[in-house]
Amino acid sequence: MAEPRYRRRKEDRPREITQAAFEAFAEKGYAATRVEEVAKRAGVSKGLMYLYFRTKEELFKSVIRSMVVERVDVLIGLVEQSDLSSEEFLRGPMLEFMQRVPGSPIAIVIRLLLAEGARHPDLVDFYFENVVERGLSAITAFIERGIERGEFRRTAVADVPQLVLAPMMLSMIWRLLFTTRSLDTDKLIATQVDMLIGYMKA
Amino acid sequence: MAEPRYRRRKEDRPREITQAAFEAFAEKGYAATRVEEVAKRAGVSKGLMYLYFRTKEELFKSVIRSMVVERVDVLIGLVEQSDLSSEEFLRGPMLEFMQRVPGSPIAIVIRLLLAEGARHPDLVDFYFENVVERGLSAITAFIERGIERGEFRRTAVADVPQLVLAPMMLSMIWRLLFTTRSLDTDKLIATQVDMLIGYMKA
DNA sequence: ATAATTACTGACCCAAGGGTCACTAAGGCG
DNA sequence: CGCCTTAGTGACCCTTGGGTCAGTAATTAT
Repeated sequence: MAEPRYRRRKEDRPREITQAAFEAFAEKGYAATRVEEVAKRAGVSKGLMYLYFRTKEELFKSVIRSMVVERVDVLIGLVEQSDLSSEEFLRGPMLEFMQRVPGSPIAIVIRLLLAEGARHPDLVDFYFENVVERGLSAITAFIERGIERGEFRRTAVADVPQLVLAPMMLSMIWRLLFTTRSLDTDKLIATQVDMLIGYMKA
Repeated sequence: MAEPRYRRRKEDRPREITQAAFEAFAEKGYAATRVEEVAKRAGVSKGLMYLYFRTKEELFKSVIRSMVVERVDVLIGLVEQSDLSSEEFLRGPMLEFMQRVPGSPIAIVIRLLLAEGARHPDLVDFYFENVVERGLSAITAFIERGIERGEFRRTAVADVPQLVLAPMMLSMIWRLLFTTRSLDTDKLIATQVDMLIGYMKA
């Protein structure tokens, strides 16, 4: 018996701490979250935090990075693999993807970035290059493919692919701010898709 | 000579302090802004701050409130006074309004609310009731008027007027986060207007 | 003038919380 | 089984910054 007071788990600690930090930051924001609070959530002493992360800021960066990695790859994969028509793709997988994002951790990352981003320009750059830029490229590629196939005509949407995502962004913000006030985000996004197809269709 | 060390200006102080606080919060965010820093900007001692605002939090609330008052009234006024056709109105005053917002202080208020809103639910409520709700009502009223006049057909846009504002929101977020990365926000918003008209036109 | 009032100052207080470090004990090795 | 390395602890240090308050001087009343 006599369980050991702790286990040495060098491998898992960073991920566990980062995960705990994400949850804490999500609830209280960066500034209002205490390092000790994160330690408690991770089942770890405060001192250990500083063994794996030099400062609270480093911990923050780790959180953002960890949340970013795969998400966009999903979208890119969807576009590349699909053998649907452009319209079917927009109304199917693309719509579903956009409807899922506002409730996902991505929304929280956006909030953290908005709140703290001004003082972490390198982080913002990282996020931009790995998420925004790649995501928008995927959408542009999709639209261009539609044009080449003769399914779409050439419109300004190809120049501002952000237009496709705008209602998704608004939904994210809405949910983050006005949790109590209802908004049919699915309908919002679906209507945009409807409009886009009507607008772009050859 | 012998200018007095200070003037007593009971009337102007609150506004001056609130303005200084807005600028400071805009630059550094709420948590990272020191009360003394705001005092310095307002040309006032730290002690005086607490004569006009009981806590830093009260100061924050005052900032949000002061930025909110008139803005929406502009939009409402535009809708009510205009004698243009619905399409002309969308392409004219409405478009111009939406293109101006992303560079205005409203954007900064949104960031502050996003960052700190979770811990100030009463503020979020205040903002929602005085800005969001009234703004959306104005847009809904505009669309309904268009339908009555026979200029628009009835579409889902009447149920989710947020759709009109979505690209404006995205532009705000983009500018706040990615100041260095360019985005033609005017084109983004104008294209949405174009799409909306095509979609709603009777 | 002088007194009374109060807007305003700035030195100070003190809790909070980021970061440190001397020590402890888990686990691997000969 | 004892020794060594190092993951892990938690009490402590010290700066930061929100908030206070005794005193000061600008203004108003008398």
